[in-house]
Amino acid sequence: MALSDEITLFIRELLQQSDGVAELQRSDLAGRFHCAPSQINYVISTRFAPEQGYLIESRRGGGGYIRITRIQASTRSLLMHAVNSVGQHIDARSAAAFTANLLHADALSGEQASLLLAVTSDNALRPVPQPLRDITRANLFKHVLLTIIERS
Amino acid sequence: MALSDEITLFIRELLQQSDGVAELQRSDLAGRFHCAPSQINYVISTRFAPEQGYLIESRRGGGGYIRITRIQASTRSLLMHAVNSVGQHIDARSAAAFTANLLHADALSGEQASLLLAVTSDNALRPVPQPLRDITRANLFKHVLLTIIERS
DNA sequence: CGCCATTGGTCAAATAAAGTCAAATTTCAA
DNA sequence: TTGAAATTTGACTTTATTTGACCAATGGCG
Repeated sequence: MALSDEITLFIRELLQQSDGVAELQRSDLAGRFHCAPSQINYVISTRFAPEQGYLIESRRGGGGYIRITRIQASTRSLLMHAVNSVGQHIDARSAAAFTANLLHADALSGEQASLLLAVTSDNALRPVPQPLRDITRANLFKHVLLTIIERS
Repeated sequence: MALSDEITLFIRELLQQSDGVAELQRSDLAGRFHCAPSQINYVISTRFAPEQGYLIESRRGGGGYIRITRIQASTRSLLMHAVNSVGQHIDARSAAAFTANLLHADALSGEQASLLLAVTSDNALRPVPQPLRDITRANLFKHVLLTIIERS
């Protein structure tokens, strides 16, 4: 097996153990596998690229690191699914439940969830009488999710 | 974790506990972390700079100190101001203008602005007839901004 | 008033990582 | 077998951190 593949396996293992985030030191890893440090960059750019569903962050200098985060490949589809599951109208309680589920599945950030909750609250939609209110709420819910999908 | 980061954490903690103001003695801190005193200056200038929303004051000589004050006034007050400027109703164009201004002033992130635009669009509020629509829009606009303020 | 001990400030050098890129090498499929 | 693609390596670049030597302000004391 090629060295690149071994390193890939190793990083996968780290990701498994740490629930989707692996933080490593490049020279450390290079030492462990007796290879050039840039080999690590090669592995990352060929196996853990963004288009493969990973987020890469790093810092140089003392205490530097490379952090690889697996981004829920299904985030997009979870959001899509939510959009499609909501019909013409939805009440506040159901919208909140949807939101909580998406947050729990990491398909929404804490802030995104908060904003979605705010927008679909009865408080925010107080001026609109029923049954128009639930129709508007469904509309807003979908619009927000679609905006998030669009930007992801 | 790098020493700079640990010191940063420590200062953050102080800021938390003292509600936004931390007063410290440079050599003291340096002693606590076994580092050169100038390390403290480094941390302050890279992590607590004015452009990051902090005010730094200091005094040399006997009883000298360095005081770090968090100033969240700008973003927060910009958003507050926007909330207070919007009346009972607002049309889509005005809401978009407000949003663009806040984005430009860095009081909103790109995503926050996108979501705000989506929520206040005529498209999202299509089910609601005028003049109720503009009233609802104002309500939503404020709710979203207040949610952002609350979380900041 | 003028010294001087006590602080904090500045800056540049040394050190510690990570990034880039292209040449050299290996692997693999036609 | 051979040529393209993948891998491996290393020289050079960029960025971040750490340290230390030297400078500047402040307050107390004689």
